[in-house]
Amino acid sequence: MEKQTITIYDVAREAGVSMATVSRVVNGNPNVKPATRKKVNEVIERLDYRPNAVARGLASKRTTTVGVIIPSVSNVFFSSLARGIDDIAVMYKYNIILANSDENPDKEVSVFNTLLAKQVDGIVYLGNSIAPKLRAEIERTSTPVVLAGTVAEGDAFSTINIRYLDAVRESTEMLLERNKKIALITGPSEYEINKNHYLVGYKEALKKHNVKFDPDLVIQGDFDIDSGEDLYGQIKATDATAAVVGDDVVAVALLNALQDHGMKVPEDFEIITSHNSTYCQIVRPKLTSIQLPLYDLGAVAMRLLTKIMAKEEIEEHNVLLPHKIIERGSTRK
Amino acid sequence: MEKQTITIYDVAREAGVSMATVSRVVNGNPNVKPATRKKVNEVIERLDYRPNAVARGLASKRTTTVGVIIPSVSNVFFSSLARGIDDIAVMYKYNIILANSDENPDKEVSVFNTLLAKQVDGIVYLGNSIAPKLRAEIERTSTPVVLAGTVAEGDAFSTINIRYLDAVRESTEMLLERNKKIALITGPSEYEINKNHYLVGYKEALKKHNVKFDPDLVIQGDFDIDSGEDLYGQIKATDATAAVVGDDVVAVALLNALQDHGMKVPEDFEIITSHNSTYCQIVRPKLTSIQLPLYDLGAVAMRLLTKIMAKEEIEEHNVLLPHKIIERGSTRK
DNA sequence: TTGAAAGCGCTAACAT
DNA sequence: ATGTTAGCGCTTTCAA
Repeated sequence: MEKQTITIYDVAREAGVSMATVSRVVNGNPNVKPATRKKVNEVIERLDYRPNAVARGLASKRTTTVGVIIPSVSNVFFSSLARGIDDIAVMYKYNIILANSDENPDKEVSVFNTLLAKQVDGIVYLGNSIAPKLRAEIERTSTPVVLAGTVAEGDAFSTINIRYLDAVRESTEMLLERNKKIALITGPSEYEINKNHYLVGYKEALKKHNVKFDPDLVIQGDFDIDSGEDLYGQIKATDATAAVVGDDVVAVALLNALQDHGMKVPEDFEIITSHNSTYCQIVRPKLTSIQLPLYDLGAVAMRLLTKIMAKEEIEEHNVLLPHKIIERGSTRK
Repeated sequence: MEKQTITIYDVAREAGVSMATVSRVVNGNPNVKPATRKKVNEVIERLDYRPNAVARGLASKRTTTVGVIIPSVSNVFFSSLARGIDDIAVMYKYNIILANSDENPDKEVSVFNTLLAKQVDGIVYLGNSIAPKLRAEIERTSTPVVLAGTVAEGDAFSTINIRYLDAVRESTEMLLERNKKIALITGPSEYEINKNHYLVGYKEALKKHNVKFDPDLVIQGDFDIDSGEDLYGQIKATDATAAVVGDDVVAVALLNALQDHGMKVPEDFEIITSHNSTYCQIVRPKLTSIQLPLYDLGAVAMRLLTKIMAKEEIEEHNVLLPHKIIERGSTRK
């Protein structure tokens, strides 16, 4: 036989008060006589009463849950963000519904709508960029949405980011001190972050140092841990002696390929990568990297969302967090 | 002004039918005349009606949401499991509430209870072991719980695991072919997995090969990426020429320390690690590793949970998945 | 300080 | 095949 669920009504009856009073006690409403509060709490304890959050959500139109759309939880880059989000969420008594999108626009729209159906109080979106389809959905809803680590043109959204462009410019300049031919290795050029941040930051650095831009040095595509040989070949075809790389795994692939071919890093070739993941510290030499405050990106995004949900005044809807460049063994001093 | 929410009642009125009929259409109940169904669907489309999952949850006592308790999302080991869980969950129309526990027993109990308050239909627990406090809570509730990748004594739970003991025995035996003194490096001995699986598997292998067990070769503790020197020192104090390591990051730390001290891997020292994470492929030499089917562990756990939630007959509550040993450069052939 | 009562938006008998 | 109706367990006016 199913265990009978204890409701607020049971507590009210046992305590000899009304449901309203029990509700007040449970919700910490101060307008309850201490004696009454004590009595009610005793009954709650005795009956082991637990408020039903679903009923509460229906009645109050607040679920104290927020949705998180993430490319994939198993991607360390985004899961660090997710951890920051959850920690702040818990701090403000929210729970997180996690939905993987694989950066597939249709899936994104689909999970976005199921999150709305579940009546989440807000949504944090994580991803490299925001597809037009999802953009339209977001603009159509009144549920607050914050984008974290996502480059989105225009001012229509609340976003948390770092100045990727500056970070890349600084990295490139650092390499320009000792190198003339510097490769830029990023993901596909369709992404705004690659097109409007990495490439532009790279070009700005060259310009500042009066180095002519050479399109052959820009290597964009879908690379992974097995792309080492491919990249080595492309690098070899130019005479690049250094590279700024947009992804740690790709940087590691390149590093290993260079070393397999007898090249010394950083003596013969310097590398600066972008995400400062554990990978950077595991390989030899350790990789110099741009440091994104991933956890903070998530934490600040969630904090901003709590403010929007509470209808507080927001001073700045597009937050930019500071970044650093961590110098390690893959660059010369 | 707030946008007026469209309810099932609005649709019913506009379509000239009752709420019940709309509900049937929305839920795919076959007892609706095709013409009626069409009419209702048109109105749903026109009004852009979206069923409120919270109301539905309250009325039906099913939320189509499951809770996932995870040590930390940002830990690749567990986030791979989480990905497997979510994929199967989506397949069965469930959503996931993700809660980080940091393997802190009090936090675990706390999140467990908030998940119950949110009326999740089931819970998947991830963690190295299960603390008595949580164990008690789980036994007290009627909400189904499945443990994935968690070693728990007794038959009280539904669990998905691999045969750690066998995997460690096989690894040790592989090393015994070429080595007499093999170190075992794991986390703290309090954890059941270290005490009852790693250590036992290790001992079984020794026994089988008539090698006397030497307690000095068992190195247990809280190691991380910076423990390399410490481990090197301990290894050096014995004359071990090989090691079975319980964690990839620790294996990498050891590998780097050995090489920093001029030792050659695998010529002077062999290593087998345990989680076959990307780390294994990133370092040089690549690490030979036990391969746990992490994604599958999560997927199978969620599949089992769906069966329990649907009150289907379960043939086996303690599933053991197959493992492999992937041979790479840190072991000799 | 407390209580009564009307919903929140939906499902699920039960009738028809 | 469709409609009626009584909840699901709680919050939230409004009154007292």
